[in-house]
Formats: sequence, C-alpha cells, structure tokens
Amino acid sequence: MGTIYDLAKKTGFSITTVSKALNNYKDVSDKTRAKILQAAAEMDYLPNAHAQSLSTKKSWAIGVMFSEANEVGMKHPFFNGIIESFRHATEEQGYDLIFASRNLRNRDMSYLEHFKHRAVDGIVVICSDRMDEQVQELMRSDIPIVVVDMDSANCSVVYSDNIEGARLAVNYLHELGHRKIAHIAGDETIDAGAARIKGYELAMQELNLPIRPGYLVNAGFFSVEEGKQAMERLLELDDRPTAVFVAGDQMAIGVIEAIHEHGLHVPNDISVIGYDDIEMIQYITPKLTTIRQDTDEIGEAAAELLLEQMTAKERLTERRIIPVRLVERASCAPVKQ
Amino acid sequence: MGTIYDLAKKTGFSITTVSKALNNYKDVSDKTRAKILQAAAEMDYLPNAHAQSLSTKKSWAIGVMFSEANEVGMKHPFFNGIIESFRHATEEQGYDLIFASRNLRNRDMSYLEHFKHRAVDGIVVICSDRMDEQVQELMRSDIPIVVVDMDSANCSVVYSDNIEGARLAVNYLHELGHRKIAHIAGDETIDAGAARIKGYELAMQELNLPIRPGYLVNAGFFSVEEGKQAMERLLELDDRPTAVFVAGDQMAIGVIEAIHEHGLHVPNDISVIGYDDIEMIQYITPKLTTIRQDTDEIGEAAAELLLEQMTAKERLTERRIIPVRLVERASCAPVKQ
DNA sequence: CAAATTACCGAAAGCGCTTTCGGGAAGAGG
DNA sequence: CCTCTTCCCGAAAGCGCTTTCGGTAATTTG
Repeated sequence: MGTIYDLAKKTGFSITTVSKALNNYKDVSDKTRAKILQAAAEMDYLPNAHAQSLSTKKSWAIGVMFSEANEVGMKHPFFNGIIESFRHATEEQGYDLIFASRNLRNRDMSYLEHFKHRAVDGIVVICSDRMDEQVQELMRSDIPIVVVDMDSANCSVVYSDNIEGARLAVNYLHELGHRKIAHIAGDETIDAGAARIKGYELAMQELNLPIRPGYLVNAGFFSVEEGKQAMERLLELDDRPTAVFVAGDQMAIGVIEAIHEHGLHVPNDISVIGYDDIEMIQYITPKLTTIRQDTDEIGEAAAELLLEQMTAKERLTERRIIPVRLVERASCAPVKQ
Repeated sequence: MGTIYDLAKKTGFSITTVSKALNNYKDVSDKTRAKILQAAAEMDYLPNAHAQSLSTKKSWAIGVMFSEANEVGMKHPFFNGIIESFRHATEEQGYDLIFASRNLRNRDMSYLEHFKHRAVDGIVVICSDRMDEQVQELMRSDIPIVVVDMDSANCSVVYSDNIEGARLAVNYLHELGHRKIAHIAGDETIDAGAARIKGYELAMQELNLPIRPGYLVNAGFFSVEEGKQAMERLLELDDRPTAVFVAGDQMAIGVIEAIHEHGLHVPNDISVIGYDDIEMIQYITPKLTTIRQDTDEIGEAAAELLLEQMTAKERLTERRIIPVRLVERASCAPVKQ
C-alpha cells in the first residue's frame, strides 16, 4: 500500500505537495496533480484514516449505542429497521458506523468514554429507556448527538407521533362501533409507552368513552409473553372489552394467542390493533391491523439531525416528530350488533 | 479530557513514564504508577485511539461486511442474529465493530480499500453470494478474515451443517410416512442453497425415494414471495407432493400461504418443514416445524476463528461446521393413510 | 523593462501516542 | 571500597498525515 512518503519519493514531489494534490488544494498545478494521482493509483495508495483523524480531528465515524435493555440488541425488528436506514443516509455522506464495546482491554468504560476514546464525530442513541444512566451521560456530553424514540429538551430527538397514533387506533375502533376499548400499554418509564397511554386517554375522552376499571393494563417491555399475560387479565374481567389497542406488535401477537387459547376469535369476538408494523405480522393469523411507524423516515430524520450538527460543529436541539398511519388488515371487525 | 502531555505536566513525570504507567510496563515504580493513575482519573484522561493505532498499528476494530444482495442489510433475522452474537464475543476481547460505508467523501471505494483505509484488525463477512466481486477481493487480501454461511478453501469459514439439516428434514418426513417429498430450494449460486439441495438428493437416495419430475424447484433468494410462487408450481402438478422441505423459513411462510389459498390445509393435506428457525415462525399458523440453525453458536465460532487469526497475526484457514437440529412444531403430520 | 502579482511548491511543526535505548541512582556482591 | 546488577526514568525517534508560512519562478502591469 505505501505511505504518503513513498508516493512523494516515487513522484519526486514533497509530501506537502502530494497531500495537497490528494486533497484538491488549488495551489498545485494540474500537471503535477495528475502525476501524483496517477502514481497513487499505480501503487494502490490509500491514506491512513488514523493519521488523518489525528491531524484533522475528524474521524468520519458515528458511534451507535443500542439499548441493551431487553437483551435484544440489534435483533429487534423496529430498531434495526431504523439503524439500517440511518446507515444508508450517513454512509452517503461518507460516515462509518461504529458499534462500541464497553470494555477497552482490561478496564471497562462507559459508552461516552469509549466514544471519546474513539473520537467519533457524532453519536446516535437508539434506546427507549430514559433511566439508563449511560444514555443520560451521553446526552449531557458535548458531542453531537441524536436520540431516537425518546424525548428530551437537551438534544436533538426524533420519534413517532405516538399520541396521534394512539388516537388513530382508538378512533378506528370507535368507527367500527366499539365502545369498550381497552389498552395494553408499554411501561410508562418508556416514552413511547407513556405517550401511547396519553393518546389513548385523550382519544377516549374526546369520544366521551369511559375507561372502565382494569381497561388500562401495563404490559411492561413490549414482549410477546408480556402481551399475552396482559390479555389474560383483560379476559378475566366480568365486563370484557370488545376491542383492544396494543402498544406494540410483538405484544399484540401474544394478545391474539391468549384470545385464541380462550376459545375466542379475532376479530369476531375481540378486535385487536397493534403498533409498529413489523414485517412478520403480515403472516400471522389474522393479519394484524396496526399503526405503522415509518422506520425509514425515522432513520433518515435522525441522520439529518446528526449530520447537521456535525457539519455545524455545534450541538443543536431539534425535535422531529414522524407521522404514523393506520394499516388496515384483518384483526379488527365491527362490533357485534 | 486532555492529552498525555497534560498528564505528564500535571504529575511532573515525562510522557514516556506516563505512557508506561498507563500500559502497565514494569519499569515504573508502584508509587509513581499510582500517582499517574490517580491524576488520570482526576482529569478524566482517555487515550486517543487514533494516536494509539497510528503508533501501535493495531486498531482494535473489526470491519463487518454485509451482503447487500437482497437489500435487507442488517434487517435479516438470521444474519443479524449471527452478528449480534459475534458482537458479544468480540466485544469481550475489547474489539469494536465498524460498518464501513462504500464511499469515502467524493470517491467511492471497495470494501477492501475502505477496510485498509480504516486499518481494521480483521474482517467478518456475512454474505451468501459467492459471486460478489467485493467478497472475492476481501478473501484474496491478507487481512485476517472469517466468512459466514459460505464455503471456501482460502479462508476461515463457518456455516451450518446444511447437508445434515436437509437429511434430518427428509428423514423426519419419511418417518411420518411421506414418500412424495418435494424440495423448494434456494438458488444454487448460494452455498447454503446448493448444500441443502445436495442433502435433499442424498437423503432421498438413501431412502430409495425417487425425486419425481418437478419436485425440485428453485425459489431463488429465500423471500416469502418466491416461496409462494414456487409452491404454486408444485400445486399445479398432477402428482402433488404430500410434503415439502423448504430451504428457508421465510420461503416456508409463502409456501403455507399458497397452500392455504388453494383451499388446502397444512399439515393435514400437505406437510411443510422449513429451515433456519427465525423467531416469527412460532407465531404463524400452523407453527412451523423447521431445522434450527444456531445463530449464537455460528457467531461465536466466527468470532473465535477471527480472534485466533488476529492474535496470531497470520491468516489461517479453518472450517467450522455448526450442527443443526430439528424443531418439531405443528406444520408436519403423518401422511393420510 | 522594472515592479507588482500570481502560481507552485516545500520546510517544518504539530496531531497524541508507543517504544527503544541509554543513563543515573540505589542496592548487591566480593 | 569498588564493581556489577537491578530499578526507574526520560530523550528522542517514529507512526502517517495536514496545514501554515515563506520563498522562488513565472506572469502581468504600467
């Protein structure tokens, strides 16, 4: 491969000139630039990124932090949809993504420390747990940052319009004639969970529907199993709901399972509407009606907000709320007479 | 944060001694080491990774390349299961993962070039397309590398025992009394696809079962839609199979859909067995019986093979074949009388 | 044609760290 | 008391690149 010195020797110019030619400075003649570029191609010269970063203080790297909360890491279909689109958008600008480990040889360090160590140009946090001390630390730092799926006044954030999403869901069920609408919710410590609860309550109020006792059940952290258990509790009620708005698709899968196990039918006996629109719900029975979050757009918006800060070289705090929409499939039906 | 110079000034020692203290050299007394460490903690000192890499020629970074083939990137549940476990295993040793973009500012470069530019210590390739010129180039290079889900004599590889997996599937169907067993296959240009075809043919032969005309159908690149279309073709046959071994779970989902749309029942009319054991198939109807690939172990094995090369600082070529197992669920039944 | 620009190029410092090598001080051995 | 080790420490070179600042040579201007 060779270094810039080899290139200089080979072409007979100084490393200064070589560097300038490579970086499109204008104070080098076309003739010599051509020679240098030619020679560079011949010897497969590639600049060393570390040396460049060291001297320019720009690493062209973005650190990504995933919530390790439920041990899903990058396996979660919603989160990895976002990161994939984020990756596309940033890669176009020449940035690489780096997934930092938490331990540097012997000693283990925080994400912030690791990102500083790596001298990343920016950070993207994809995490729903606002209590996470690691995330807090990142948000307090002065590195350009964007956090996804969580609100904050101190840094740029992007998330779906959860309130509107919940409202869409409730209104839809209402239009189908449902009045006894329950909500299986995500934990309130998670912004998305809290917002959807709020949207549910708001919508119910707007429609003058009472939230009956036991109709709002916390199903924790969005897993299939938790959804199932939550639905069990609804089924135990004397005054069962005819429809349930579930705060996440995975939970909704558990919900449907529970309903089926009780010998009831979705949607004939109970309508179910989910949230997210992860791919697999098109293939379950019945196909799940849901509120679609646009992971592509979320990822792109996140990239945009971060890129903006990185080029401005200052921390900005913009809030971007991505619209959602209802995707009608087969898990909701008009209420029985 | 400060540099090593600041630390030296603050403690009164030379940067040499500071560096040595930080790196546990033995030619520095416990007393001064303690002082330096203390001061480092006080000023939140963190060594600059670029400077370190520049002088040690070790970056503690592993480049990962995903096949962009079907535009799924890191969204594919099988691949991202692998990468997640790979990440865990390498992170324990202090390595970070870097997802390289293909363009460096203006000019766009190959993955190999980018990885050289970044001076990664090793590369992991998660790609099934052996024709990909980018992958070829990586394999020809002299950087430590491990490739997943593909065979090669020139570098370390790890993949599932696809032949045995196919055999397990066919034998299982045979035990259920099936004799008319078809195979919906992945494309032969993909190693996994080819191996499963081979295993199917082998198993059929071992059981003295003929492969009837039209019973081996190529469904391309493992998508739901392709699986569905392939099944349509099988259903057009006069002499329909009673069971079908499908080379991937996603395809199997399409297969079941096609069968249902023809008014037939799985497994009563036709048994279906998949391959992979991705999470979602537990939630479809009927729950899919499948051959389970152990993504955790594949990822760990890949990490192990790569780590080995990186510490040895030489390229090795080991082949690791990960065992698979049958997971019985509800999509296969004994053949009708 | 002399003076003032302009066009090109290079010396050198600096980015933050590691590592070799040598040297002084202190302790061990005779 | 002198020599030989052992223990600590630091000067300096080097990793590969960027960028400032001057300095020629070539070109333009009046």
